[in-house]
Amino acid sequence: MKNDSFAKKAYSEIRKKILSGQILPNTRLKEDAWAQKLEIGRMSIREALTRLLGEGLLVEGEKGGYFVAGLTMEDVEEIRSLRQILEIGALELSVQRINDLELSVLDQICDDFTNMSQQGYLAGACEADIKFHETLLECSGNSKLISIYRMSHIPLFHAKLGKTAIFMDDYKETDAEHRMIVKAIKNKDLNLAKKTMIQHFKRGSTAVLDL
Amino acid sequence: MKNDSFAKKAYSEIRKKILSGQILPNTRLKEDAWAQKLEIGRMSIREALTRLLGEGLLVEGEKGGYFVAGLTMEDVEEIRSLRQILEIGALELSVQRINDLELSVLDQICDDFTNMSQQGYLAGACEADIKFHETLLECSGNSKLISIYRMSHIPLFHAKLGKTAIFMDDYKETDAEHRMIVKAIKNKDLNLAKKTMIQHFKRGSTAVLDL
DNA sequence: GGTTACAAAATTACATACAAAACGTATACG
DNA sequence: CGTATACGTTTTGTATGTAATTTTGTAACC
Repeated sequence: MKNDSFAKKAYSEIRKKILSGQILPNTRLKEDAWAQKLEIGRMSIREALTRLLGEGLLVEGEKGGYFVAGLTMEDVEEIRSLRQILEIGALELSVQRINDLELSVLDQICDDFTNMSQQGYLAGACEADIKFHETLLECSGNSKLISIYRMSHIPLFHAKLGKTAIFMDDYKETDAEHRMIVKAIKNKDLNLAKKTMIQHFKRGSTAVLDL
Repeated sequence: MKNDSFAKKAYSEIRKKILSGQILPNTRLKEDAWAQKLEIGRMSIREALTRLLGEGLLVEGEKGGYFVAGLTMEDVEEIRSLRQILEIGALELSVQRINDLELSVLDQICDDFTNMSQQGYLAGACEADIKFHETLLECSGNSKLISIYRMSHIPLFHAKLGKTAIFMDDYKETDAEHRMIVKAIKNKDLNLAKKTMIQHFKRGSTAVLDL
């Protein structure tokens, strides 16, 4: 962690800040400013930014310069649709190979979600929600699927959703659906799992429309 | 296209060469060598390489340096599985919104495939195959889905498959399946389209195993 | 013959320097 | 008053230099 190159440190630092919403979408990232901020040379910053450009977390301005990628309404809807495809796909793989350990992890996340949302820890519950879906992806055993999921700006999507109060309006249904999905996987009831997941996304969809 | 920066030109040049298989997987890309080759400074090359690193087309060596990402057998199987998820998902979206123009494009690609494979143009037929699947993705109308598809090393996957003679062993079945899928979409018969697509992938799977 | 030690070459990581382009602003002019 | 333009500032794009690291070649040694 310490013997990383400057460029890598800058890369992970800036990346973290973007994904955690500390740098807002469409913000311009100036090489020199960050160089001074992180006390390293401009070229290392440039390298970090170029790499993030490749990842799609940044975009280039018309006349040069790097900007944090933002999500339009269209993007949000497309990502929702994509998430559904990926997560349903993951379900199909998961029911065939999931083990008890993984199931208990999912159960634990459901419990965490319940506890935090009941106690009003909104951000915490949101994190648990994200973790639930990511864990489900991991249970598919397909590492490409996971990395695709991560590269789909889905983190940005969550960051955007997480900021909406709507998210918690129906946390009880969210909770119930999560548990229903886990139960269906336990019983190898693929159809029920898929049906519940689709319903889960459908609700999310209407919530997004209210943004 | 002409007034792009040197770094961008290097980026697209190297990218093209990797995707078209002109640079083999696991090859080390040396800054200086490329700088001389393209007659531009090392920093521009470095920028291009860093961006490709972000895209996942390159990976870093343990002790620095950039290498063309290779595909292990495991990768190939994971990508196949991922492709199936993405393309089945695309089918669901496509049947609902596809128009006559798009259908005729698909028909044309099927014809191209038939002609080229009958005349022994192996590489051409392979290209048509790739185009068929990409076009199908595009018909989903979800641009994120398409970019995900492109970012999944699926081009590398094709490059690897394209090199195998096996690919053409059963081109008649491939052709028939393509046409069946288009027909099913035309009739809004989602189930048939999915079933055929799954079968299509299943065949591909056994072919890969023989590599 | 094979292994180790060590020097030489190659390569990368980073900083600096400078040119070019974009941006902002004040001033001249209609 | 508005617009154009000239000029200084900011920011990016590219090249080059240098130190540190890695790789390679080679010769001595067991």
